[in-house]
Amino acid sequence: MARYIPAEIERKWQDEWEADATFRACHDPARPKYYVLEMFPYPSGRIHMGHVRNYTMGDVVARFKSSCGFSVLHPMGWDAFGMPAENAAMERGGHPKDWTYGNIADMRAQMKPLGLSIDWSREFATCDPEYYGQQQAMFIDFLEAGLVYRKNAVVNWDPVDMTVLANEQVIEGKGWRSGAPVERRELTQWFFKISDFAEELLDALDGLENWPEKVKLMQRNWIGKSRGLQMAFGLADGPEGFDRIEVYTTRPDTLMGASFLGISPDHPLAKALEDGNPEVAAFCAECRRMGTSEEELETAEKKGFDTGLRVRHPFDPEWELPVYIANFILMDYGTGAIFGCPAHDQRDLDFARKYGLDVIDTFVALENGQPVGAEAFVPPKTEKVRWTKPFAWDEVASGEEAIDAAIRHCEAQGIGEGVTKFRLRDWGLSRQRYWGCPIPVVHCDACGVVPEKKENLPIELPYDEGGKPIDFSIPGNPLDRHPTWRDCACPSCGKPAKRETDTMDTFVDSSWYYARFTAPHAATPTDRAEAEYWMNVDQYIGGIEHAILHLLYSRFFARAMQITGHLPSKAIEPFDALFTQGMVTHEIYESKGLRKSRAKDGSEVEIAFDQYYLPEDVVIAEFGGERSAVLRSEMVADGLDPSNPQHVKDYLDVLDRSQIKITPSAKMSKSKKNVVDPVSIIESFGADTARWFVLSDSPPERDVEWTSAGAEAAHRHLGRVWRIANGIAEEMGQGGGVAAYESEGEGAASTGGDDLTLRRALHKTIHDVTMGIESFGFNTSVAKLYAFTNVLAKSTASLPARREAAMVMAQLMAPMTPHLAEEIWDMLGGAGLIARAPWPKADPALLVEDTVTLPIQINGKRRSELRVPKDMSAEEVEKLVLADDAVAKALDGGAPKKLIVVPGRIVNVVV
RNA sequence: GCCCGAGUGGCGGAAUGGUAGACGCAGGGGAUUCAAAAUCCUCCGCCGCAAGGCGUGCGAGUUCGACUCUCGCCUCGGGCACCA
Repeated sequence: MARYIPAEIERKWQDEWEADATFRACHDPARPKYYVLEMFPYPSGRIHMGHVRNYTMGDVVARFKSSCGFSVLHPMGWDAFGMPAENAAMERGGHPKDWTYGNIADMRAQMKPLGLSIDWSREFATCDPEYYGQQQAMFIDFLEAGLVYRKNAVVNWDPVDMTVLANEQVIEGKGWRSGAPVERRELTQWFFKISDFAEELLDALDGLENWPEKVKLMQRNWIGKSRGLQMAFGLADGPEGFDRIEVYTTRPDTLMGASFLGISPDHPLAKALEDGNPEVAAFCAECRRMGTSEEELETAEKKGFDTGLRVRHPFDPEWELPVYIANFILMDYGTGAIFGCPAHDQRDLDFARKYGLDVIDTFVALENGQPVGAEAFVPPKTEKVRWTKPFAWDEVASGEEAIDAAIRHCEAQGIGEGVTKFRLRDWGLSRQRYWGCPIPVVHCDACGVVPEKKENLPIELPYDEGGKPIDFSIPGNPLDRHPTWRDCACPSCGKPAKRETDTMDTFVDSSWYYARFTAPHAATPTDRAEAEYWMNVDQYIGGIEHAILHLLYSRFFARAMQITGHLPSKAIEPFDALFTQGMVTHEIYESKGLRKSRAKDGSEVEIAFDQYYLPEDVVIAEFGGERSAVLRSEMVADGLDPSNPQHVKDYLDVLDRSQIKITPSAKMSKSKKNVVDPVSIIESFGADTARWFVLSDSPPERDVEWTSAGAEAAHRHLGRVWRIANGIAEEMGQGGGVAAYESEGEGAASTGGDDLTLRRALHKTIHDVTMGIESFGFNTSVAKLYAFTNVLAKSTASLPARREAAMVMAQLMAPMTPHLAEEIWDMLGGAGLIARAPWPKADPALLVEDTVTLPIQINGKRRSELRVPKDMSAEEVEKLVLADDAVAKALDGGAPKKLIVVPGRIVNVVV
């Protein structure tokens, strides 16, 4: 008996698609286009289930839209610059370029068997000089358009390795390799002027109707538009040149509750005080011994240093406030100085309690308003409160009203100015690293900073150094110590000059790749006609972790590219629709143990360790509802067969079952070894099973848990579908083969009885599956296909009706399990490739039911039901309801208090 | 710490404010088989013999009716500007 053999089927159809160039994107003005893009991968060398899920979702959309008549662009590339390549070179030797391209080749080879409808002719990697050369050209255009500038910014500095560290390389305030406490250090760096676009980037979010609300909200908060008051506090006894401190506040209404002034350790005044005061210097140095991440600053213990300086309150010259240097105040937000109002800000309150400062209430709750105790009183700004110290508004007013009045009052008094500020900072793109796109400028003693000539692009990364491979074991940036690469002629005056040795943040690479895919080998960054046809990305799919930075930077880049003529204005928002998919998770197998190690004094010690095991290395068995895991290798060593459930049970009976702990699912990660290799899944079950599984069960936006039972079930189901189709094909063979059915045409299935029942179910399925795909409800589409398979398997309809049903079902499955779908289409005599067949349409006449089951609720609980014609009037329904046994019993002779009839839906009797 | 999500049977989940638990997994029972695998049929939220009662993280509220809307909590996850 023939059976479903994915390995044969999948290879065969992938070859057919290749020969047919089915997925080659065609610039066809006669057809509407559809651009599907998944966030491109970092070439780590191995694909993981998260990739499979991401690309399968995109593939479903791409294949579906193609069937619907669109000219589809579905490309793939590699986000290939970044730290891991350099880290690998440091740890294992070799060159980042070789490592990266090797990984790309490996990953492409792992990805191809998935049968994705990708136009591989457009593939590129961001580390291709062809790509980053165009990026350099754009950088020069941006520079000329005033979108790039240089300024000082702080970095994490490892004083031992003498190198800049990424935030993730700072662990508990120490460098990951050297273990030395990290310092903040200022460097001159390149910045994109994204803050100029803050307002525009914020406003344009409203137009992104097909983006998730949560992503838009995160971006809104990130951009952080605020209206506040900028004002100055007069400084009585400041050092030379400091007679006032500029403060920005979003709560000018709480000015009367001010009890201290705080300035950033990086504030010019703090720096001036450092010079003459070792204590100040020590405190500031301590503050600088922290990483640069906001998270670290915010979670660190709040500390302040009383400078001894006093400022005068603007409303009362007699009222003096102390000036503190505080470690939680950021220099790059606002003016780097704040006034603290402890009563209405928790952080300020904690600070005030710690340093014994006043807590002055400026307002209390309307109802039983109490003075502030351990918790700051911070009601929503829209809530009315009772003011104890209003200075320009009524005693009862909301925070919002008070803020507006306070700003007007201060402006009128000449105390300050109402200003709008954004939290969004300019995008620092300089990286002091090798494996990135070189910034194409030259530093000339005579001419200053000069952009490289475009004809000299790309400025390629040097592969060797003085004829020898670059040594990555030395910390720091190899470009910085590479004389022949670094030394060059000034593009302007021709005198000896030095190249910029900073490379670009990898976010730059990923901020325009979507545009490059429209013309991947053009001699300019984009090709106008191609961009005009293909942009925008109609559906972008990726992880929620990119909700802010990558997506915001891409939106900025689209604007900058439009200004510099590289994108049409319609592409100002490059992604029409966004979908953020969840992760793939797996449970964790972990055992605690002891390991021998060497202590500092050289003696041998035993330390506890966590050992993790790969899912493929353990066998799971269940005892009375409790699941236990055992190592495969241990069973084999004891002469037992891990595939025999009885052996596993027997083995576990004599074993301490707590040896391997099964801990709940988490994102698949190498360190926890809770990973399932897509390659081995494809080898044992086939790509269609992997694809079907990642689409089923969980809604796409949520995490999906990989379970071997789930994968087996998916595989079983596909085998069942194959068998049903094969059975129909065999029946057809007995009845004269495909030709006999072709000639009979569509009328072959009869229009009544079992055939009609099957067709009704089929058309309902067409409708539901289509809706599911269109709304990213792939899991419900899968469920509807399961249900229809059950119907078809049990159907006693005529052979032509069942053939039609199986073929349409194959079409509905084609976006998800394309190989199996082609195979079924072929065995049932479908014409051409299913990938090129038009999407089936549901016949509305077959979707309507003439009678419905109306549930009857009594007091909101379902108690009975009624079978009535779909369009029966409410009055008639009421009569039937009152005659119902359950209703009569509940009414007990009385009349209902209320009777709600929702026609065609439900009835509720209130008694 | 700040910002954003998510919580439904033993498990993954379904459900335009209208029958909570579709579909799948696991589990029980049966058929087929010398036997097993595979396959097919069937049962399956919890408590209860039953009648019935209870059930969508917890606590309130709106509504004839709430998984769905509002408010307050709890737990878990994502982001926090040099991981990509």
